[in-house]
Amino acid sequence: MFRAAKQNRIFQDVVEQIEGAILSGQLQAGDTLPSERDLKDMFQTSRGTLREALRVLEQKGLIEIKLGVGGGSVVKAAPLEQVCNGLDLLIRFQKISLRHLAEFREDVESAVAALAARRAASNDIRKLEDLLEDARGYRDLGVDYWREFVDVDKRIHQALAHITGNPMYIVVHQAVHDNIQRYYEQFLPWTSEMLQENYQDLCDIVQAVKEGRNDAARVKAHRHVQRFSDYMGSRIDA
Amino acid sequence: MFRAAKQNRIFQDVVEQIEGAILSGQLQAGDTLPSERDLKDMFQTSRGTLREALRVLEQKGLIEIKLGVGGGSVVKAAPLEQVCNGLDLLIRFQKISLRHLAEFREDVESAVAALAARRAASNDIRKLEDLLEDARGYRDLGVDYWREFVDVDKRIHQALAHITGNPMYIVVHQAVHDNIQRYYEQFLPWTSEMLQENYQDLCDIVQAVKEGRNDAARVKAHRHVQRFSDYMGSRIDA
DNA sequence: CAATAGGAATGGTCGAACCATTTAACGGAA
DNA sequence: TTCCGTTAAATGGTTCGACCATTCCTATTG
Repeated sequence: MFRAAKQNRIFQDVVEQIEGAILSGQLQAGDTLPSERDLKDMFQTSRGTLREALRVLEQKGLIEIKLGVGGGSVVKAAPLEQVCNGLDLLIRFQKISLRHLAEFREDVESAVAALAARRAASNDIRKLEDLLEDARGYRDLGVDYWREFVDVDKRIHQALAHITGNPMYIVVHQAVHDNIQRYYEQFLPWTSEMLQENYQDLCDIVQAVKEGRNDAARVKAHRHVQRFSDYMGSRIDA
Repeated sequence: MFRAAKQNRIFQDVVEQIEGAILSGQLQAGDTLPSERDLKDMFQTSRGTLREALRVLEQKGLIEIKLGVGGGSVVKAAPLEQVCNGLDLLIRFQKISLRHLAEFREDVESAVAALAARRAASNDIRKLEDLLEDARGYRDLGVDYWREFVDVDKRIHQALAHITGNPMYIVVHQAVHDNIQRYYEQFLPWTSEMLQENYQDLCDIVQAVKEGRNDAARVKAHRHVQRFSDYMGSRIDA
C-alpha cells in the first residue's frame, strides 16, 4: 500500500503519502490505519519519525488518534473545523478588534440571510420556526434566561448558514461568531427590552426568508447584527 | 520562561504554552526559540516529545524551522497559510466546490468595494488609478499579456481590501483569492474581449469608489466577480 | 452466570546515539 | 592584507530500544 519513504524530511513524505491515500479515496472516513509499529515497517522509517507525520495529519484534521488496544489512527470525515481553527488563530493572532470583527460579521450575516431566503426549503422553514418558538419561550421567561436566548439566537444563525448550502459561509460564520461571542458576556448586560428587540429581529428575518424576500432578509439581518455592534460600541472604543 | 510540562499528552501542553506565549506577545514574530535540546530541558521532557510539539506548531503556521547552526524555530508573522491550507484541503476533499468558493467571493468582493467607497482617501484613489493605468497598458498589449493583467487585477482587489482598513477583509479576501486563482489558468483561455470587459469593470469600480458611491461599487464589484464565475461555470459542473 | 483479575495490543514517553546541514572561525596562499 | 578553502561546532533530522499508561479481550474464579 505504501512505498518506502524518501526525501529531505522523511515525515513530510509520509504525510503526503497518507494524505494522498485519503484524498484519492484509498482510505475512507472511518477506516483505521495500521498500528504505529506496523506503519513504521511499511514506510521503513523509525517510530519517532512516523509519529511526527501522524501528528501533522492529526493537526490537519485528517485523522484522529485513539488509545488502547484496537485504537490507532482513524480517518476523519471532513476537516471543516480546521479552516475554522485557522481563522480563529488568525483572529486572535492579529488581535482583530471587536469593531472590525463586528463589521465583518454584519456583511456575512447579511449575505447568509439573503442566500437562505433564496434557497430555504419547506423543512428548513419549519426548523427555523421551531427555533423561533424556543426563542419566544425564553423571551417570555424574562431576562434571567438571556443566556438560553442567546444560544437559540446562535442556533438560528447557524441554521441559516446551513440553509445556504455553501460550506464557506458555515465555516466563516462559525469562526466569526465564536470569536465575537467572547465579548458578549463581557460587554452586554442584557435587558428585557433587548430580548424583545432581538426576538422581533429574528421574527422579521425568518419571515423574510419564508417569503423568499432575499433583499428584505439581508436588510433585517444587517440591522439585527448592527444592533449588537452598537450596544457594544457604546461601551468600548477598541 | 516555561513551566514543566504536565498533562495526558505532554506535547499538547508544550504546544499550548508556546502558542500562549506567541498570542500573548511574549514571543514576537521573528523571535527565535531556544534550540530543541535547550527547550527539552526547560519543559523537562524528551526531545522526541518536544519535536512532536514543534511539528504541530509548524503545521499551525506559528513557527518556521530552519536547519544548521543558528537555525531553530522562528516565530512567524501571521498564520494565514493555515487558513489557505485548510481551504485547499477542503477543496481537494470536495467539501467545497469552485461554485461555492466563487459565490462566497462575490459577497466578499462586493462588501469590500462598498466599504472602500466609503473610506477611500485621496492617496488611495491615486494608487487605484495608477494600478488602473497599468491594467490599461496590459490590455493594450493584447491577450498575450493576460497573466500580467490578471496580476494587476489581483493587486487592485488587494488595494481595495486594504482601503477598508479592516484586517478581516484583507485576510479572508486573500485566502479566498489564493485558492480560487489556481482554477483560473485551468479553465480560462482568455480572449481580448474578456480583457476589455474586465478592464471596463475595474474602471467602473474605481470610479464608483472615487465618487464614494458605495452601492454602485458593490454592484459593479459583484458583477465583475460574477463574470468570472460565469465563464468558469460554463466549463465545469462541480 | 457474573464479577474480577490478568494479559496483550496500542499509543505516549524517554534517553542516547548518530547523521546532515549550515554557519562561523581559522589558517594558509596569493 | 585579502581571499578562499578547510575545519569545527551548533542545530535540526533520524534511528533504536526500552518502558509506561490505557484499553479491550479473555480466562479464571466465586
